[in-house]
Parts: sequence; structure tokens; C-alpha cells
Amino acid sequence: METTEWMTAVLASDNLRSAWKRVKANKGAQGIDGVTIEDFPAHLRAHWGDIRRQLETGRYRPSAVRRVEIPKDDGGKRLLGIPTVMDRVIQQAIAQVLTPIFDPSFSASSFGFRPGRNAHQAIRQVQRHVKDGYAMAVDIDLAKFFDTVNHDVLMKILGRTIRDKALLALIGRYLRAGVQVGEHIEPNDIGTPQGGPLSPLLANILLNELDHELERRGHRFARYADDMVVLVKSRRAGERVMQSLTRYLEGRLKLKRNPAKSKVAKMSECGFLGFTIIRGKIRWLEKKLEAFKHRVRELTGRSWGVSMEYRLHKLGQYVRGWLGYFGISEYYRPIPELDEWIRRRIRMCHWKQWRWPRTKINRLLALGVSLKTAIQHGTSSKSCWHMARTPAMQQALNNDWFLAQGLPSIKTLWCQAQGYSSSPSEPTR
DNA sequence: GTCGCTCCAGT
RNA sequence: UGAACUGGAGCGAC
Ligand SMILES: Nc1ncnc2c1ncn2[C@H]1C[C@H](O)[C@@H](COP(=O)(O)OP(=O)(O)OP(=O)(O)O)O1
Ligand SMILES: [Mg+2]
Repeated sequence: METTEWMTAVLASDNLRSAWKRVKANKGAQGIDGVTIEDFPAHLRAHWGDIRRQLETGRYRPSAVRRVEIPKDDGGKRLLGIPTVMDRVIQQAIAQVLTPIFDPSFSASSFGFRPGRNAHQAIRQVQRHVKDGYAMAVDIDLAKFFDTVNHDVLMKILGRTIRDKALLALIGRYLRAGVQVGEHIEPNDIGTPQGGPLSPLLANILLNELDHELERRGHRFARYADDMVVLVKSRRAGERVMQSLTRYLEGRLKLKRNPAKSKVAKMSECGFLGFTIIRGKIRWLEKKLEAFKHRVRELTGRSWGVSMEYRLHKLGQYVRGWLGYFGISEYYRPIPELDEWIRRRIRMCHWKQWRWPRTKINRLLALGVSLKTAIQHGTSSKSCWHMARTPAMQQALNNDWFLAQGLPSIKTLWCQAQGYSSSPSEPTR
């Protein structure tokens, strides 16, 4: 029997319990066996004994994944592979065991799908390199990344670290579980399912090879999933790096570049994670701002027949959430403009025609826009946008400072805003 | 401090 | 009804 501590750790009751908790919390759809999150506990009681034994003896056969196609931004379609609830739990349990083992070996420049790391850190790293004089970007995105992961390459890498043959074999079976298209099941010899809890970790383990190769060559870069930017000093160097990396990816990892999303250009002409770097400052991409405006138009449009409260609620949570991500933009010029734009939009659509109470409009404006931008840009909530944004100023920007300026405290402002953004129970339409 | 839910963003 | 990972904001319960 090949069962070692690895599989035992996967099957430990604590680990399985938290894995199930996570799968349940995601409230995902059923797999090909039709077992939903709700009837999983009963299903588990009936079959766990058998399945556990199969897992321990290395005989367990995962079910195929269910194929669902969803549209992508660029017009193409994304092929999801939805494992059964049982397989999602098992994969999650494996991921929880493997993450603490593999994650420490990952590159400091890898930011996607990793605990404690996010897109902001990735774009800030790019910014630092640009400021250090590496302004030319080799922007690479892989074609159909998850769908083209090579099993042999990945299994070899896994085998270097995972000593447990049963676990290794189980991961191999998950990779080759097949997909159900319509009525029949089709085998697959390539790819890891977009929808498998283990897939993001496997993706990082595979591209960890690339990260270390980049480090070995002394490159400055940031990677987020299959999206990466290598920063160099000249276009010549960029072209050379692009060529050699393309060769490395295709030769060693059997992965292809997405030519449409890959290029060598000044970082100010590249997009990464929704941002770009203009004159050393982080700024959101124009198309992201356009998407934001479009969404606000929808939310404030007259063709949406819902109650006032509901509309305010939805608008507030969208604006606040959006600024939570894009609010790290340091390019402050567009922000007052954006603030003004939202104000105009709200007044135009609703103040006159719909006779919104003035107080409600003011509270909405205070809610996600003025306040948040004011805090983040070191100015008062009265739109003193031209005030210097020195580090000392940032430091001084605390509650005391607000009060000293004769402004309401941050807490007061937030309480006002919260009263209109998230009532104890969600407002009705 | 530990869980539960609603959102937002990136991939 | 479209899975997953990660980060964030908020609310709620012990
Ligand atoms: N909802 C999702 N959106 C984007 N990426 C996802 C999602 N779920 C899983 N992923 C993973 C799988 C993708 O292979 C990987 C990279 O995303 P992305 O580059 O947008 O698509 P892709 O690499 O599959 O196709 P493309 O050829 O268009 O680049 O991130
Ligand atoms: Mg891609």
C-alpha cells in the first residue's frame, strides 16, 4: 500500500470538514451526478465509506466534469469544467494540504491565486520597476491557459515534491477525468478544469518553473495567473526577451502565447490587471472607467423600474466596491472629474424628474465617492483636490485632522453613509 | 477571536 | 441560472 502521510493529511477529518465548508460556502452548481450542495450531506453518509476506502487504496475514479460555456469579455467563450460536489470537496482537501507545501517555494513576483497576495501588490511591483528605469514591458498572456496545461510536464514537476504515489496518481486521475458534453463523456489528455478547486494551485506550480527561470536570468517581472509583465530598459532587450520566453514556454512547458494579448511596448501603453502606469503613477485603464460609467448609467437610468431605496442601495454598493479596487489609482486628475460626473449624472436623471429629496442625494454622494476619494487622496471631503499629497500629509490624515478642519469625523460620515448603503435587511425592489 | 451572508475587483 | 482561486469593503450571529 502506498498510503503515506500525504494522503492521510488529505483525509484528516479536520481537513475534510473545512474543505466541505468552503465548497458549501461557494454555493456552486451540481456536477454530472446531479448531486447538489443541499443533498450532499445525505449523499456523503451513503457513500463515504466506500469512497474513503477507494481513496486510501488508490482506486478512486473521479467523475468527469460538466461542460458549461460562458462568454468572455473579448467575445470568445470560456469553457468551464464543473466537477461533482464530491470531487470539489476532495480537490479542495488536496489543495489545502499542498498549498502550505508549495507556496513557500513560489516566486516573490508571483501574485495570482495565492493566499495573502493580490492584484494591487502586483501592479505596485510593476510601478517600482518602472520608477527604477525599467519602463519597457514584455506583456505576455497565455492562450487558453488552463485548457492547455500539459499533463506530463505538470506531473513531472509534482513528482519532484510529492512522494506519495497514491496522491500523485489521484491528481493524475483528476487531470484525466474527462468532460461530459451532452450525453456522452469525452476523454481529455490535456488541460486542468476551469472550475476545479485544485486548478489554480496546479497552474502556479507549473508556472513556478517559468518564474524561477526569469529570476535565474535576473529579470524584473510580475505574474498574475497567466498574465505577466517583464520590465526591461530598451525595446531591443524587450524583443529579445519576448523571443526567448516564447521559446522557453513552448519548449519546456508546452504552453503557447496569446499573440493578441501579448506585446512589447512601453509600460504606459500596456494594461495589467485593469491598470497602467503613466509617468510613474498607477492609473486605471480608460476602458475600465468607461465600463464603470456605463454601469452607473444603467443603475441611474429611468428604464429601471425599482424603488428608490433599492436603487440607492445598488448604486452605493457598486461604487464603493469599484473604488475599493480602482481606488488605489494615484493619478488624481480623473478622480475629481469622475466624482463630478457621478454628481451630474445623479442630479440630471433624478433630482428634477424624480424629485429625489436633496438630503438623499447628498448622502448618496457622500457614500462612496467624495468621502472615499477624499480620504485616499489626502484632501478634505470638501473637494480640495489641489492640496499637496505629501507623505506627511497622508500620515496626518486621521480623525484628528478631520476634526481640526471643522469637518465631521470619518466615523460620522461613514455612519451616515452606511445608513443608506446597507440597511439591516436588503431593501426591496 | 471564530463562523455566516451580501457586495466589488482581478485571473 | 456560470465553476474556482485570491484580495478588499460591509453587515450579521455567537
Ligand atoms: N472567470 C474567470 N475569468 C478569467 N480567468 C479565469 C476564470 N476562471 C478561471 N480562470 C483561469 C483560467 C484561464 O485559463 C486563466 C487565464 O485567464 P484568461 O487569460 O482570461 O483566459 P484564457 O487564458 O483561458 O484564454 P485566452 O486565450 O483568451 O487568454 O485564468
Ligand atoms: Mg490567457
